[in-house]
Amino acid sequence: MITKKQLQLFDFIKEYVSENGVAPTFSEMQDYLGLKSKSNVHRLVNALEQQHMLHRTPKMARSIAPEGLTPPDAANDVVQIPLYGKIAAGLPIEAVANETETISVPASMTGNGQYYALLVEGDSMINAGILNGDTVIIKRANQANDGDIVVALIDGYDVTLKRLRKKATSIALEPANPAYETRIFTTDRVEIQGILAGLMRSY
Amino acid sequence: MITKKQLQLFDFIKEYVSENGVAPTFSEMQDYLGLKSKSNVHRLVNALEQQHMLHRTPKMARSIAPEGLTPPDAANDVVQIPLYGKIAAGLPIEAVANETETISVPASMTGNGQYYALLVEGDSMINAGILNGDTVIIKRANQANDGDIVVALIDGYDVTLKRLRKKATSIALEPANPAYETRIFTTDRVEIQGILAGLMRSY
DNA sequence: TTAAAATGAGAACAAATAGAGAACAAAAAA
DNA sequence: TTTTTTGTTCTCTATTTGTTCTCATTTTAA
Repeated sequence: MITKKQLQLFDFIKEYVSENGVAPTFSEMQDYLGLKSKSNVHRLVNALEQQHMLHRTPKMARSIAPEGLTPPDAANDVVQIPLYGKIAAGLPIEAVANETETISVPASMTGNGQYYALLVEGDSMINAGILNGDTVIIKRANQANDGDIVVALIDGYDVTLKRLRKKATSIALEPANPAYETRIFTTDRVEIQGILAGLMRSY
Repeated sequence: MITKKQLQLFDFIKEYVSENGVAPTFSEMQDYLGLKSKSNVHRLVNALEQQHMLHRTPKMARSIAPEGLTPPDAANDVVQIPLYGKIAAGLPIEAVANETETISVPASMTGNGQYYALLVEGDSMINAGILNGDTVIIKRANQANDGDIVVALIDGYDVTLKRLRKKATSIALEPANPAYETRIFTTDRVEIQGILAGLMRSY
């Protein structure tokens, strides 16, 4: 975390750059801080660099560049998608689709199409590396391929995250946990609501 | 359950952070509460941390970050952290720390301190829901608690992601896969380089 | 009211950060 | 080239900040 001295120096650098177009030298920073030595200026600059508050080229005079408040690529690298809550709620996704809560996910997890997020409840997919409490990123879709992990709505009521196994006239929803059983339904009872596209977990 | 004092301190911290950009020191909190000793400030902060009202880095000055408040130095809800490559490379993290590649992660996965990302190679942690190809978010740390999943450097050479088991005079690194064996080392051979803080996966 | 929990004071200690000074290296200027 | 500026690194010291005790006091809950 940033210290008071670091913040003081950072503010000075930002102001200096916007006034002079170039960054201050180490002795100018030393003077600003009222010091009689440059050694701690060096430490402070290194600390700021490690925290990505600025970057610089070693040994090059006046090479400090304060990081913009919002890195230009960071905003583009992220998308906001709705978070529809837990996946065991027993309601179709549409039923809760008017919720306004959203989360940020890295753009690399998404692509074309519509995405939403769900909180995983339970351990039925544990052997697929999907744990209780994980946030899964789902791509909205009505169809899926055999073997995909999908959000499925059963009988218009029960929502579940399972691996899809297509049979001739039926659909099997296969958990990734030997403690749970594969459930087999006739095709008309199961509606695909999305395909697993990503997963996020916080410890 | 939160107490009156805890809430009073929490509100002060929030206000201080939004005004000054950095968190208050323990003695500043002591002054605010009108105390003549810091000991109870420490207890209050610990209590707030245990209730996930805030988090902080031990022994680091001004490292308190109230939960649900935008960190002053971070963009809205995303942070850029360096991606140091695969975790089976056989080199200490520092050895590749000059790489410039970064990825965006939701700010909710990070907090105070420094974070970096690694790509998981192998299936040794499969029963912890960590699969080959996953991206793990690691908080830089030199110590960890028993049971934490950590990035450990063995003999200054071998980097691995395992669950930490502290023994009296040794350290056990425990995989989450019965096909792998727990390895036990003397304390001086193992250096903790970070604690698992998050995970991201794309399908 | 009594017991438990929370708070306050004080002190000693540990750790991180900061400051001074100096010697040196690298880059830029003369 | 030489000179000057700027940046780097080191040791030592000082200051700030955080941690951990014990014991007393107050508040809260049963």
